[in-house]
Amino acid sequence: MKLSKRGEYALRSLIDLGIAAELGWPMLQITELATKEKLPIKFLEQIFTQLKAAGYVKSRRGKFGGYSLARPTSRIKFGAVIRLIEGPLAPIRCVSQTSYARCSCPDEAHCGLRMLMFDVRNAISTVLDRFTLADIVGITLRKYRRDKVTPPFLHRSISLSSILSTKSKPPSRRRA
Amino acid sequence: MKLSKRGEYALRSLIDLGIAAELGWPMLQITELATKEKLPIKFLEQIFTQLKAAGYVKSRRGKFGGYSLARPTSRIKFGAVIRLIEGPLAPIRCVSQTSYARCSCPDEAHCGLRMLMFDVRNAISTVLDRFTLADIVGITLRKYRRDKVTPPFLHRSISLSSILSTKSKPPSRRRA
DNA sequence: TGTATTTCCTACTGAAATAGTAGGGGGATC
DNA sequence: GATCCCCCTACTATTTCAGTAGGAAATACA
Repeated sequence: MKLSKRGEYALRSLIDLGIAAELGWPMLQITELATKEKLPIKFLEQIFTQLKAAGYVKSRRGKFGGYSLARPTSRIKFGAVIRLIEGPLAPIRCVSQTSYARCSCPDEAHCGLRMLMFDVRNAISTVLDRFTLADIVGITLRKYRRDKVTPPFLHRSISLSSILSTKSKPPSRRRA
Repeated sequence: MKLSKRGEYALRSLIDLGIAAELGWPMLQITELATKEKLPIKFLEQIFTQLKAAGYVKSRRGKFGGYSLARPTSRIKFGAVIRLIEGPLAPIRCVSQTSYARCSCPDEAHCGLRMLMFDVRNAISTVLDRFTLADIVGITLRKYRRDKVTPPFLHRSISLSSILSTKSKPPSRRRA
């Protein structure tokens, strides 16, 4: 029932990207993401090529390049991202909706384990296939505002007041 | 979110043991279990030493020995068994109730990923910490009876009628 | 045109987990 | 004493995990 580091990093980064976008800063660099969350840069790079290939993010190369979300946050479901990175949600393949495979037991219709795991799969899916990136970004931002905390990875460039007021544009992309 | 073979075999075997016990046949041999479910014998042996050490089954050695459940089926929860074999239910340690560990993110209280995984953990736990072996055994037996199917691993020694009538004693342990 | 920056692409690697095998010890039963 | 079956230790092949390493190609700017 474990989430791999690869999956963890992917989700963390997408959430960060979502938060940044919501605050009017749609593009972030791998290095920024990696520094903020203390992740290995080269590993994150690999993960992003996968996310890009699957159409979750788009990129711009060269100076002042970076990654941004390729779709609205409300259309990115966690279930789909996790399936991409980790494979099926189901604990065993014979209860997977998206990639069913027969298992070893002789009689699926009367398999107790299968009944149990069917419920587990549905329980997981109920959470992960319902929540979108928009949901989590929204909740996180509300929490930040309520507790008057600055989203960490924006420290260097956005003032506290600009975050606490609703959705002000950050300064131009070119740094001081 | 995967269940390992080790976990799968453990659960299958416990369920079989529960069904057999419910039908008045409390003790089964590794070889019987392995044959029925087509599992590697030596591997199953290892799994049972673990189950025994944790107090889920007890054993008798020598001829006509075998394994039987060490507690009533109603007091064996799937969550606990899976935690034994696979480790914590939670996808990431920072949302585990039974073996919490801090994760890399700087601010747990505002971590979006953590909120999401917290829900996933609870969803899984709601299923696995609620259902007992008795539940699954009961459901399975009702299905067997309704569909008039003989529980597979009892073919060789119990007649259909003895199963369909409520809880008749099987013949003495000594085979023909 | 040249330099710095950043994504893109391929290949490699050390460590751990997974799914078993192999071989024999020793108690129980007949 | 033969057989059956649990018990125990050690070993192994394969795959997955979690990265490293090194450079090519694109972009911005001077």
